Amino acid sequence: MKKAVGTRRQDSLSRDRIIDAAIRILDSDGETGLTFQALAKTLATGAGAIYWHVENKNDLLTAACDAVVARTLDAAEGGAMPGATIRALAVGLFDAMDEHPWIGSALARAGGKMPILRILERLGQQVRALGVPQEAEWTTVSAILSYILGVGGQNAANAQFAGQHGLDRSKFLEEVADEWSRLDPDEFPFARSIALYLPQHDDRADFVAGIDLILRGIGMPS
Amino acid sequence: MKKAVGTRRQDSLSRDRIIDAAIRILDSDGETGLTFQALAKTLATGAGAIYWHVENKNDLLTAACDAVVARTLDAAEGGAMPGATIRALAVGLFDAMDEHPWIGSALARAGGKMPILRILERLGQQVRALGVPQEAEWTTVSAILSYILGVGGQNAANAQFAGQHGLDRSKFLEEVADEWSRLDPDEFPFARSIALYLPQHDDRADFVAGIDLILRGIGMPS
DNA sequence: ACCTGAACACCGTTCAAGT
DNA sequence: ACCTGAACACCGTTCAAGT
Repeated sequence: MKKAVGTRRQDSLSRDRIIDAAIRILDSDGETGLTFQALAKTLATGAGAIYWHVENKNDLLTAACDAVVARTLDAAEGGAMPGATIRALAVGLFDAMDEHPWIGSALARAGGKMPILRILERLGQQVRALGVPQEAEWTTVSAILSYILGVGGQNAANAQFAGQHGLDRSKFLEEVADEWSRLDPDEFPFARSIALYLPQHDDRADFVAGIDLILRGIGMPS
Repeated sequence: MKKAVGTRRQDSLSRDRIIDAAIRILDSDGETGLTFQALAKTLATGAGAIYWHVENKNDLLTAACDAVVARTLDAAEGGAMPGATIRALAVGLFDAMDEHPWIGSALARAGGKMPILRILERLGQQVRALGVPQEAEWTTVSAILSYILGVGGQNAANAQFAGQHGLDRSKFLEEVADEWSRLDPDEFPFARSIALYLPQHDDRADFVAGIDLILRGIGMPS
């Protein structure tokens, strides 16, 4: 039977199909679940075939991260004001990193590569629209970016740890709070006192509060 | 010959000796250089022996990171004002992460463990001394912490990438700037315009500027 | 040009056996 | 209690051979 023109073979490999499969594995099994064997099996191919389309594992991880980041940034609703748009971008990224914790560590390893660059660009355009003086642009943008990456990294570490020990988020926080509350009161007064607050705190709200703190620092009323 | 009382056998293994050796390897050969084989060779012992003193590789990495962080925090000169002390702590950590880039990624993987906790505590005490309202304490401290961790993570990624490609810092930045300046002007106007500034920028000054931004956000004049 | 899958190199971790 | 070092399991990457 003759194939219709333009019909792609369903089973042909491509960079995009590999990246899609990688994302699915990362989402369901976490970072440790993504191996070339598992990926090859999912794609019904040999492990070596993947290397025709992808440089190495880091390249794959960065590409998978970039795909999700690009989608996320596109979906972020821009508010009327630049400040609101920055907040929307940040919150969009937070939610994405919360849903796919592996993004946090992928971003940390991505250096100046695409996913980072994409975020930087979007933030930069808004900071510029905000009317920040030119000398302060880079400082402002990289501060917001670093903050977002820092939160994402911690989030990834927590998710990883919780996953390894079969704890859900709230059990995990209780665990940490419990540990902190047993610290030496003379050496760790702050951590001890904050421990009580930990289990009931709202990560997302705290994250936004941090963004607002930075925006206030550049003179944006919040 | 009888050993003097209190003299420890020079060649006996201990957690501290293992951690010291690990730090030396990490500093000279980077994260990829630290293997249990290499460590065992340095310590003139078997790979398995290390497991008597250390849980696993992640534990070792976290412990090594904590040792350096503890030293760094102790060495940070407290200024007269809490704001100056926060700045000093942050800069101390920046310099440590610059000197030992592996700390950045170790911190990212450390979850709520000791090195993070130690930083949190010191920052927390200063934020408290600053007179930040109680409800804002956690937000403030975790914003500063996340920012520091974000910067450290990026720094580690850059160092890793540069090391892999045999570039020093300035060559690396030129490389990135060159890449960015060739981006599509319609899609990446901000990154392109900032590329010119990149090679001549001062990481450390930018880092401090970010800290000041956050401090200004909580109402601290800088 | 693209795919196959066995083989290689390497590494974290375990464990039976020693002292 | 602490150490030895061989063995195991696993994984990223390569490559000769296929289509």
